[in-house]
Formats: sequence, structure tokens, C-alpha cells
Amino acid sequence: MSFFDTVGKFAVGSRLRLLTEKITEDATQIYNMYGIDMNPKWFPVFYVLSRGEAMTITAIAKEIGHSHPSVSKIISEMVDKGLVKEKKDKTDGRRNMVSLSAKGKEITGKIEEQYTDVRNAIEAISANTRHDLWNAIAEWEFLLEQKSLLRWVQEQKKERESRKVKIVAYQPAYQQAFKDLNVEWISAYFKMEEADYKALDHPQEYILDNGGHILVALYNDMPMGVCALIKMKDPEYDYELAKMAVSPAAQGKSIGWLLGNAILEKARSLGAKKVYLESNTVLKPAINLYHKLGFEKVVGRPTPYERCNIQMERVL
Amino acid sequence: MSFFDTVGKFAVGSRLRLLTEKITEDATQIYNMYGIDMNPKWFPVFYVLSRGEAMTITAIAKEIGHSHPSVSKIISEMVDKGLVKEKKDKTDGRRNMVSLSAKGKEITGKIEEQYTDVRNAIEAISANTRHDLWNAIAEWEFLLEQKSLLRWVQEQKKERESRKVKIVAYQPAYQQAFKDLNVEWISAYFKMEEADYKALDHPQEYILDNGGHILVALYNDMPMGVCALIKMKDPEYDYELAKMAVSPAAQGKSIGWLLGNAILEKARSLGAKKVYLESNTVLKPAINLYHKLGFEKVVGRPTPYERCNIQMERVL
DNA sequence: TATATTTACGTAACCAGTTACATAATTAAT
DNA sequence: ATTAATTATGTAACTGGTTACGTAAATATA
Repeated sequence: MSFFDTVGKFAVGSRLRLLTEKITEDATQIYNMYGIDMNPKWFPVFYVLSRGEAMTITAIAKEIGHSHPSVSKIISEMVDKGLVKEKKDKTDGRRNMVSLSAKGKEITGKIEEQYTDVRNAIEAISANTRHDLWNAIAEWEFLLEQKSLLRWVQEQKKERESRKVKIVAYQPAYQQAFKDLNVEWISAYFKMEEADYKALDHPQEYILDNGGHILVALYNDMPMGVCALIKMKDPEYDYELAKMAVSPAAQGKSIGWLLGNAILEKARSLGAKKVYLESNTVLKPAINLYHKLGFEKVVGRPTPYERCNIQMERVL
Repeated sequence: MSFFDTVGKFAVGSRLRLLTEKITEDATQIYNMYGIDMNPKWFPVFYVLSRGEAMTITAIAKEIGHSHPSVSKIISEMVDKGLVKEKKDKTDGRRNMVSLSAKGKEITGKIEEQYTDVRNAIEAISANTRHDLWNAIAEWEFLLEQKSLLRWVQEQKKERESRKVKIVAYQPAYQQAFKDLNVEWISAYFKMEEADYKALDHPQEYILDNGGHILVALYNDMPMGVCALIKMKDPEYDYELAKMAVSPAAQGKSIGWLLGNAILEKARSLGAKKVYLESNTVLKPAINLYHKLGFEKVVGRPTPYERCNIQMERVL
């Protein structure tokens, strides 16, 4: 079974399953050794009932981490063996109050020695290991409780993909991409306006030559995102963030976030104190991104764009 | 699910099962995230086949630690999906040579990124733990490979029970037990002889007064084992170990071993250099015990007992 | 008070593995 | 050259869990 050595941690799941099986394997024989007529799978149920109080099926299930049908089945097997007894709750007709029978209670006495021997055996095994399985399990349970494995993997994927993204300065070769990416979303949600055509057809003239900047996000050396920083003639703002567009084909690679940060960094390096932008609240993901980038809503400024219904600023 | 906190390590098995489940749970979604149409349970099979060589069902099963029917089922599912192809071995008609189809090979390329992301995710989780789950599993696998959990528990049981055994010096009150325990095995395997009756009916006179000693093993304060050390008039041997008997009702508590060691210790404290004994090879467990106690076979000595067919000595 | 929602629980169907068993092919031993 | 033992595999039945679903009782709400 060299499998795990070569496949590595990708297969923790499989490996855990095999270990679980190996540990569980001997359980029946261990019960036999102590002369206790009990199916190992009954144990968690037996254990919680051995505290003496009658419990409902669901309460047991919750406590031992099984589904309720599982407990339901276990209980009916235990009833057949005469280990537990059922009783309908008088005040709540749905409840099936389960408790140990006399025969079941008898076992609680006999089983004590088994508990201590098994616990000691496990301690003895642990004493022979350098890594503590019990605590490791507890830690994993806790971490996966906070964030599922799926989420952990998602984060890795995003990070890896974002590493493939390169942010570079605008070059004439990117003019077409700069236009296309913007036309895509503008015409999908609104209507292209005169000012759009000017900036997108002639970025050199209308943006760069006026002291503005454009950054391009490359994914596999293809331009998949663009963003402009336009010099403003305004006593309050130095630059406007505009014409940000990311290809829908390159979603989930944090391109917007990387571009946004890069453009703010650029503004900072140019000595800007505040960056301004205009947008529309129908563009939920965009607004969301702006918030994440630190932009906050402002009011009462004139704008040449019809589609603008929200204005934001970011203090650097 | 406070269960595990109170029951403690007795339930490692259950706890492992739940963790395994939790980890496995997200697997399907992770495959989806990468657009790979594969059932997670196929993965180990897929992985070993992705090395390119055609393999038999049993070879795969052995490598991934499953039973062969499990692999057989997985393969037929994968064949249905067109991921693998089967081919009868020409030189051995029993063999079903399985290998990845073109479609299967295609996945090997796509899945690479998933591998690294999942591995990195697990590394990231591990980086947040103080105890290393992966290595802990490996250590447990190794230890349980050497000795099953059943055996570990058996040892604990034996040790606990042997701690309940007290070895005490003979007193007249134990004469009946001394006789009964010996009569039990002697008459079961052989016939009581004259010398037996003398020693068992009058231990004071025939053993103790002649410079011998008797030790009694108490379990719950009941005499469950006896053993005599008889002074010999012999140039070679100082004492003979004889009349050792342990109640069949007290098996598995190491009473024989404890008695044997105690009696050898006694001999040592009396300045003996060699202890002698006579037995019969039909008494396999007894001979076994003598070996464990360090006795070795000797030949060519006269004996008053008909039933003796083996003689042993222990150099102190 | 009538109605909608929630809760408790049993049953059925499924799932991913297992063991047990049957069969065919190969290999070893007389 | 037989015969016995071993090996490779598939099928069936079992196991210990699950989810899905239905029903009845209790609780919340309009």
C-alpha cells in the first residue's frame, strides 16, 4: 500500500478511513473479551444513556453526532436485545423517551473495567508516538468547524490563480482590449455615451496625455482586465478611478482586486491624497469591490455621465 | 456533541469516523469546482492508473488498501463513464488489465491544479494546528500494524488483573487449596501417586519442615494458585520447583508467571544456584511457562514420578 | 381560533465499503 | 498426466452509516 506515500496529503480522507476501520475492526472481539454482549456501534448510545436519564432519540443523536434515523435503528436493536426500554412522553406525544433497562444497567457495572483498559491501551499507544492523534483530531474538527475544507481549497485556488495575474502599464497594443472590455459591460447595462467613445478610442490623447494612467491585468499574457486613473481638475480630488473592466471569462481570479490595489498604489506614488469614482448601484459586484478597496460614498457632485447614480472616494 | 469530551479516548474510533466524514463531505464539490466529472471514491483507483501502466484489479486493490470487490465495482463504474478501459490479458486469462482511456488521461492534465490546491489547503490547515494529524496517522498505522488494538487492550487487561494478584507465604489455612488445586490438574491428566498424597496432605511435614517453601497467589483474597520449592539432597541442585497449580477459573491473570518469578526470587534469596523441575510434555502451557521463566531441558536424572517425561533446570 | 411552521421520529432507499462464495484459469506437486 | 492448491475476478448479501420523505404532535402567528 505505497499509495499514501506517493499521493501525499491529497488523500487524507482515504487514509483516515482506513485507520478508522483498523481501529474499529477489533472492537467486537474486545467486547467479547469482557463477556459483554454488545454491538460496538451501540456504544455511543449506551454511553449517554448510562448516565441514567431518559433521553429522546434526537437528543441522543445530537449528543453523539449521528443522524436521528441512525439512533432510531440502534435503539430498536437495543430494545430487541433488552438493553433499553422506550416510553412515550405523557406531556409531548411525539417524544420517545429512551432509558436503560435493568439488563442495560447491569452492563454499566461490568463495562467499567473495559473502559479503563481500552483507555489505558490507547494511552500506551499514544506514549509510543511522537505526534498526538487525539489532539490533532480535535484541532482539525475545530478548524473545519470554522471553515470547511471546500473553503480552504477555494482560497488556495484563488490565490494560485491570482499569482498568475500580472499587472502591467498600458501600451498601445492594449488599446483594443481596453475598449472591448469596457464596451462589454457598459453596453450590457447601459448605453455607450460620447465621453466613453472618446476615452476608449483614444486613451493616449484623452487619458495619458492629460496626466492619467492605465493599468492592464494579464492572465496567461492575455489582457483580461483594465483600469484607468484619470487626472482631475478639481480642488478636492487628484484622480478619478474609471474605466475599470474585467473579462467575465476571468472571474474568480481576484483580477478586480489586484487591479484596484495597483491603481491605488499608483495614485499614492503620484502623490494623490484622494481618489474619486462614479458608478451605478446596479453594478453590485463592482460596488462591493470598491468598498473592499476602501471607497466610501459621497454626495452632491456634478457628473457628465447619465448612468452615474453613486459617487465614492478613497482617502489615501 | 459534548460526547467526546466526557467519554474520552475510549471513542477514538467514533471520533475518527466523524472527522473522516467531514473531510470527505466536501470532496464532490471540490471536483465540481475544477470542472472534473469524477466521483471522489474513484480517486485512489484513478490515481494509481494515472501512472500509465495497465494494472489488474487485485494489484490496484492491494496498492490502495481496498478489497478487490470494491475495486471491481469502482472499475465498472469508471468504465460506464468512459474513464478506463479493460482488456483480458493474453497470457493469463484470469487477469483483467485495466488502464485509463483517452478521456481518463485527459483528466490527469486537468486534475494537476486541483492536487496542488488541495495539498496546499491541507498544509495551510496543518500550519494552524499544533499537532500533526498526518504524521500521527502514520504512527498509529505503524503501531497497529505491529500489534492490533485488541492485543494492546489484552495487555492492559492482563496487567490490571495481575496487579490484583498478591503472592503470599503458605499458612495452614491454605492447605486445602494447596491440595485441591494440585489434585485438579494431576487427576485430570494423570493419576494421583503416593508421593502426591504425602506432600499435599501434609505440606508442613513433607515440604516446609524439610527446608522447603510454599507460595500462594491470592486473587480477591482467594487462593487461586500455589507453588512449592522443595529442598533437594543433591550435589547439583539446591531446590526443586514442584506442585505448581493455577485454577482454570483464574486464567489470563499471569498468576503462573507471577508465582514462578516469586518462587525463583525466593530460591535466590536462599542462596540457591540452580533450581530443578520435573514435568510432562502433555502439559503444554506449563512447559511454555517454564521456558519463559528461563528453565532449560536437562536429561538423564532418576525420578520417583511415573508421569515425568521431561526435566528442566534454571540457573540463577 | 384557524393556519402555518417547527419538531420528533419512523421508514425507505441509497451509499461506500465489507465478507462470503462461486468459477475459471494458472501453477505446483505427485 | 492427473490432481491439488492458488490466484484473479465477479456477484450476492451484509453493514453501518446517510439523505429523503411522510406523519403526527406541538408551537407560533395572524
